[in-house]
Amino acid sequence: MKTTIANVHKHLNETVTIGAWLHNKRSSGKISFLQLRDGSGFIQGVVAKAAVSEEEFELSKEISQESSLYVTGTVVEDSRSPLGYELQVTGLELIQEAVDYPITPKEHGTEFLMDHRHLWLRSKKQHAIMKVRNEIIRSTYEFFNNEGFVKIDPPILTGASAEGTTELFHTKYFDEDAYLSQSGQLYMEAAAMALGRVFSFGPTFRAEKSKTRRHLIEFWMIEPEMAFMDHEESLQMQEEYVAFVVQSVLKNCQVELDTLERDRSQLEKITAPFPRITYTDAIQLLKDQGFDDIDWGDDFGAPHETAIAESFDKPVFITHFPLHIKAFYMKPDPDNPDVALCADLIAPEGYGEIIGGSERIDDYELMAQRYKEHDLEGPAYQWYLQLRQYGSVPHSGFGLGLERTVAWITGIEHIRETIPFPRLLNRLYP
RNA sequence: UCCAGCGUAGCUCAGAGGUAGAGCAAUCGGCUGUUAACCGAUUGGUCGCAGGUUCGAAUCCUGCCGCUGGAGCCA
Repeated sequence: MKTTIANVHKHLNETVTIGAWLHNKRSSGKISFLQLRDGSGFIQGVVAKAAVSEEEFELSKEISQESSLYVTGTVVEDSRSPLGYELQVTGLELIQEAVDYPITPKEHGTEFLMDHRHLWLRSKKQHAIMKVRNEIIRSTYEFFNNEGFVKIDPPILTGASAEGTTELFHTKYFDEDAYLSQSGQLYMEAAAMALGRVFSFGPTFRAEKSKTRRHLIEFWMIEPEMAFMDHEESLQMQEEYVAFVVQSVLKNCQVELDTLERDRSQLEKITAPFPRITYTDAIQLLKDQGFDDIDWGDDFGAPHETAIAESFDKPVFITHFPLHIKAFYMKPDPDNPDVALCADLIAPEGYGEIIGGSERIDDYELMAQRYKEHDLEGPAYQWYLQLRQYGSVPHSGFGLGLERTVAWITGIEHIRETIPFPRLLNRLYP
């Protein structure tokens, strides 16, 4: 019967057929070892000359990397296999012979692999990263569903920017100007006033000329927005959410974490609550560590963020940033109007900011004043101002960058491997 | 945009004024427990592009193009 590699454990000592690609092979005169993959996992097929026809044994020795085939064999336990099982092959049927597959089992450079991203995804490490990414997405939906959130999809084509701080991709919308969304947040605030607790999951676009291991031009964000929630309650939701995702990956992606050689003890520590430090204390911490290139009122650079993160072994919230370096919609702290009720969550091990969030301004007069200060007047934002006019309530929200989170949890060096087809400063192919 | 480094075989790299090299891949052969298998043989080149210096340039110089790492910007 036909099955998948992920399900062979249900067919111990039975004969099964698997549709697969040849990942690699080793052969000697009378026995061949086929490393097979079918998308669900990897398994070794052992072809003994005596167990198959002469034609099939010849095929097992000659078959090329990434050729597709149907493999029939008996599932047996084997302690030498990472999966715990291997296939004693009794039949081989070639579907298509792959000629000169470019990605060999040896080393390759970054540019070459990126040019062959459509094929690179087949390799073991990339396969593992995509499985972890999927588990992060799956557990995100599980967490927010459990907390009574409704998934809401904000538009990708917008008439104006949410924050005005970043470079947008411009396009034509018939006779009007339009921009690709850099954040769904303003729309999510409208949705929260309709449905209470909402979250979005979708792509965002930033035309920044950033060229670092932490930046993508197109990246995916998870943006929850919660009515009747203040800043402190939002922080609790954030730490519980992130801890839930990490623990879900630990539980459901053990083979993948092993493939990625991820140090699990680093992830096992990730439980709520997370440490918090105010912006003002973080500046002092940096000065105590010898940084003399930053003063109160400056935003953090990458080395600053990393230094703060390394002072903790869990993700750390940096709270209460100066109002003027943050977005116009953030609510000032009633106890100190120079700072905002906001927080960035910095991942450990130098992976940088993974969440930015705040309580939002709910007072109509103050929001109207911010509009003037930030020169945001005009029809594009009228609807957003109206949210403060008709039953305004305290509310908070945050945005989590999926790819940075995947990079942190998988422990990989560069964000370009966390998304199937990365859009980078100089890359739109494949 | 700025700083630094790199462009040589399909891939990863060595060669630093004097005959273009290795490992892997590919092709042929050998091997019954391999784990990036191993062993033997064969094939494979516009040395990124353009100009210059020199008897002679992959090698030195200039410009351009491309890539990588970092900074800034940003999440």
